[in-house]
Amino acid sequence: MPELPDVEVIRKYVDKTVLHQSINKVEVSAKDILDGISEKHLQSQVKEREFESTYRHGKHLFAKLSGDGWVIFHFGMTGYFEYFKDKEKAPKHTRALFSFDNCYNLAFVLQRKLGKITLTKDIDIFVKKQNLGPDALDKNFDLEAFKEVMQGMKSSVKSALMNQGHITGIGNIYSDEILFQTGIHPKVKANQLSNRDLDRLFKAMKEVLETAIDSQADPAKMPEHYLLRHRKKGEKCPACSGEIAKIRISGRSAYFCPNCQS
DNA sequence: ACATTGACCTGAGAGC
DNA sequence: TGCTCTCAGGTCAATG
Repeated sequence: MPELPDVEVIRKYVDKTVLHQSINKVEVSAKDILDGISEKHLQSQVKEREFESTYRHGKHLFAKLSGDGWVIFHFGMTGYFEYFKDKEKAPKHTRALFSFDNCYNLAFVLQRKLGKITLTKDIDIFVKKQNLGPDALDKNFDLEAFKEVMQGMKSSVKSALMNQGHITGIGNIYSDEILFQTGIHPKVKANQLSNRDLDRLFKAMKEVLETAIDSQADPAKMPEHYLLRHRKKGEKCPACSGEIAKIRISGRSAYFCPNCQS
């Protein structure tokens, strides 16, 4: 789930549920999801504070605490939030639970424990420390910057799009979608793309991510011509009705249409 | 320095 | 039904 569009949808969910409510406590049931902080420290930082606002950089979600600092959430491959009242009804795989004075709770749910919670005083410092590139939807990340990044990479274009150190936010699903919409084969080397390809790739990157957000990151709500709705081996390509193929690139499954993407 | 692989977790779904 | 095997939207350390 949690690539850039999914995290943006989660961010909006947080905005309309838990902002400006006093945090009663946080309980962490899987300590290994805490990244470099102790449960005690997290507790002391959030107790009797509020989440004031949110910010997203790539796949990371930042929740600003009243007073000072940010709580950072990373959702791994399976993470999401659920806001609910009855504590007995906490979702399975709840790894951390924030309780608020209004008797509601926010569950940080991870089936696989690949997500993280940590703290930072400053987003820029965190982004730098993690070696994260610019957010894929950042207005300042323009065509020129995009071309420079892609021309400097010898890996496949799919791996290049997923490399968080150069562009942050795109994962396995959306890299496939962006390449499908551009008609580029995922194994083509990034630094061998033509100028025209790069123009189209950049445009598709922004469009696909924005469209996905507008669709609440729900494939069923996305345009019919999106690969996401047919991302399965043997399914029919929405453009040419040929068969969707599956190959392995850098250890990940890549779905594409051999006919449309050459 | 860069790119690719394996390990990390847990469960769902496929195949027998 | 039950067992085993493979795979899953991410990242990091180790390897080439």
